Amino acid sequence: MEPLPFLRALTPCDRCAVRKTSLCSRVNVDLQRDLARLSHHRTYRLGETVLAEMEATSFVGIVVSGVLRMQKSLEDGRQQLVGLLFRSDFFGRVFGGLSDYAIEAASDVILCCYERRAFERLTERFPELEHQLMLNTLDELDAARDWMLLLGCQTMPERVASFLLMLCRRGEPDEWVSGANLSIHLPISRRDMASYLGTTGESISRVIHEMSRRGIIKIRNAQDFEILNKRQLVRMSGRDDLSIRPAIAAQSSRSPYERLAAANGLPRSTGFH
Amino acid sequence: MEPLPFLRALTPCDRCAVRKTSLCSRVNVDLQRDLARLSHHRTYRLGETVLAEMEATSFVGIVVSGVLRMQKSLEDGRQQLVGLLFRSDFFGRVFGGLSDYAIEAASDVILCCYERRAFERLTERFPELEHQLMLNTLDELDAARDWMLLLGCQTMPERVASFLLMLCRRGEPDEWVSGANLSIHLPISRRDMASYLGTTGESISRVIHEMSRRGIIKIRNAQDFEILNKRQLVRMSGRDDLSIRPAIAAQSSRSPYERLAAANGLPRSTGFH
DNA sequence: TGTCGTCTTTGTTCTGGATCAAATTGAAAT
DNA sequence: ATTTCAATTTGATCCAGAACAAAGACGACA
Repeated sequence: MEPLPFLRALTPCDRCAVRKTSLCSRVNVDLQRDLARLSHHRTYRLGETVLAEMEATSFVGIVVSGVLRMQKSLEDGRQQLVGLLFRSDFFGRVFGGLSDYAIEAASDVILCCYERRAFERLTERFPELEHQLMLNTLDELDAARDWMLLLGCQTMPERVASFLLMLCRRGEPDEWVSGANLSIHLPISRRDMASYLGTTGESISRVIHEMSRRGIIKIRNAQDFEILNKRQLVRMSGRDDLSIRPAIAAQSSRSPYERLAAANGLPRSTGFH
Repeated sequence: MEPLPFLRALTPCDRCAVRKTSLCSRVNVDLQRDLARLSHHRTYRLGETVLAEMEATSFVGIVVSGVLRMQKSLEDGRQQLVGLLFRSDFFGRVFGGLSDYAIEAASDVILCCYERRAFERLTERFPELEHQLMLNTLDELDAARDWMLLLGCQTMPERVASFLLMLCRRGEPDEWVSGANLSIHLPISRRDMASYLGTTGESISRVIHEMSRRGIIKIRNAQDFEILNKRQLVRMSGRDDLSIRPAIAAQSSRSPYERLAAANGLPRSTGFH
């Protein structure tokens, strides 16, 4: 039950763009007020570092607009993008301090931030805040493992298709119509996309143009596409339709091992077919 | 075996093999008693499925002995191992029910289990239990992202070296002496190891024998090795020594981007050098 | 409008590992 | 011990995609 407006001070949060979907709105009003009091906005330009690798995390928060990338690097310069954060996503390593990946602005971004220690103290007073964080962390863990499957055993066409479908689900919702044709806006550079998919910009370019040649997508420009044949894109991704996860999945009667046995002697595949 | 009636106050947990290191012992005594009351043991043979992919998670728990593997599979039979669970590790998907990976016994295992819903109700009554789960989940998330780096941009020799070092840290502690020579027991098959590293059994075999040829390890038999030159193994892994994470890392003065620039024009590498 | 610098595309070559194949080891069952 | 069957090793070939190279495309700025 929402209290009448004149009974409490209006916080900036009441008009926040990500109010309806972010973690901070899924807790009770008292806690929301405390969070509002603690919050402050920060803005970063494309490419700026929000939190460096192995730096003590001084603040955490929510993405209000733009895209953050989480990335790890090896001494010799190789990099791996380990996650993208879109509007209303929570960022920052709580409980433990040291983040073992860098958080950088993949576009111009606005962030709603909380001083980390203060935020953690709040979770102690309000278990429901920690619970929301927990649900969030579990989702991220599922997503990370899903990406391990992609990096560990999928081909480039499968990876690119999966990535495009992921953008459909997670990208700016006002950017796509839910009709037959879906528009996709790439919020990141080819280099970032390549790093996320464990490949190179050149390979991505080739796959995307091959998709276009086959009429699966239409290339408007280097970062805007239109999905012409979603069914085929899903098929190319080598997954069940990622956007449709039934609440209760049908139980498969065959174990993974039996399925593996059934797949013995599969012909080689180019990924396109 | 059933405890004698007059010993009921003493829980089986008091003599549990993983008592000192597992999540359930890091909470207060009241909660420990409730947990003990809820717990029951289950045993599985090598290869048996504990929880199938996309099956509703009916129970969660702790590994008492043996190794569990978490793995995902694609329709055509390709598989990716997304994690290994050793003694005292927590397993099972809480809050959400559907696990999107299978949990299988990678060896004979003994598990200490809690009915999932009952366990979740306990976290509502005891926030500190949820907090311990949270810390655990965050660690797993860090580990998953670390593995994404490995799968996304490391060579086979690097992956195998990283894996062996990981076993040093997480494998059975009584299996290795902390002297100059370290013994490693592979608790899983080549197939599992290959799946974890995103490669094939053949490639693993070649890398391991090349390591042996170079005097980095000694092969006692197919699943028992001895590390003869840990420094070189660490170097081969392409990482900082994974087993020594300083509480506060030295802050790197160079950003990943600068380092990338510095690494331009690197010569190709076989991984061995 | 041109010029610079960056990002992307397209073309070519090369190689790390996958795949295919066969031999070897090893453990369980008879 | 001997047969079976599976797991591992070793050998030979092949190819998806990396690396290298060079040519557009595009935006920023004067």
